[in-house]
Amino acid sequence: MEDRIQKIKDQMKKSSYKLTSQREATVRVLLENEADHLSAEDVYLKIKEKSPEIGLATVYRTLELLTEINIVDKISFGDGVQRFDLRKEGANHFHHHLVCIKCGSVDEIEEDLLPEVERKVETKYDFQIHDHRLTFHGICKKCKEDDQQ
Amino acid sequence: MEDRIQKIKDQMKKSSYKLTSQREATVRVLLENEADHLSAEDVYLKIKEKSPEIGLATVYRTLELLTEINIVDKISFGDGVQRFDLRKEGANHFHHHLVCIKCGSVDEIEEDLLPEVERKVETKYDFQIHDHRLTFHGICKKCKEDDQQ
DNA sequence: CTCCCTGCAAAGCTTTTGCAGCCTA
DNA sequence: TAGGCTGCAAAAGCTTTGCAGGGAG
Repeated sequence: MEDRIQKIKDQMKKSSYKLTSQREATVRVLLENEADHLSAEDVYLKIKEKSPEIGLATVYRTLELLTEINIVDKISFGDGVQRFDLRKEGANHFHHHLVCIKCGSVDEIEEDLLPEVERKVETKYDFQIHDHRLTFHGICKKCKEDDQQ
Repeated sequence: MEDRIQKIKDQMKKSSYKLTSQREATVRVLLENEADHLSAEDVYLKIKEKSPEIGLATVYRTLELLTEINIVDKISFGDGVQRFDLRKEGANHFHHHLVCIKCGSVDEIEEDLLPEVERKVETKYDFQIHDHRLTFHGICKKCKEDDQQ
């Protein structure tokens, strides 16, 4: 935990951003809720529990900044809210998502399923891929089991 | 063109929605701009050229309705605006997108690149896939060529 | 001392909703 | 004539911006 924070701090410093307490608090909330896909407001509320004086605008600005230096990825699941996802340590691609259309849960697939597909796209469509967004919509394991009862 | 409109009309009728002139105008704009990825406002402005009395709210309601009966797919490329894409005739999946991070252009890949990946996800993660969203971010052919000069 | 950063409030956008009137079946 | 549909305007989010104050280097 602490070493991941340290790495992120280093990366921010390298990009010549200051390591303010508000920014560190934001990073901590993201780390503590890595499995979730928090919106800016979610992050704001969680930070507020410990640091009530923080402003929502600062959270937005920090998340934007973290996106810019590739520490988090922005994603939207179509509910009109941007969500922020920590990039996995050492990951060189944005992980995939499974969105359940029944219960709304969002799971992650960290394994990169796309290298072959990407090779194909790069040659066939002459497009140099930097990143991807892959989301499956369907019925999750739990809802499938509930249905069968 | 006319026969595709007819098919869409049939589908709306089948879902017991009325075929008002405003709805037909919306469908026509989508068909005439199939290569683009229009936002609700884009559609609204294009309809207004021919039918100035239409309201923006109606456009939103119509697009929502068309999404519901699977005539269009909603997608967001992260600029905070929902865009609407006609589902290709006979397509049983939502086509993929190539978003250029330099010029902002959005191209489509109609070929379904994911069947193998989906089979893997369904068995390995026990998730029943209904649909997908796949977008690649990178440098398009044109920008790549421009760079090399 | 300078410049970056922050909090607050206001503004900006996109999208949704309430409502009265209209049209059609 | 009942119900769905529409236009307008207002409301409701989410996100960004302006600004003055504050703090770190």
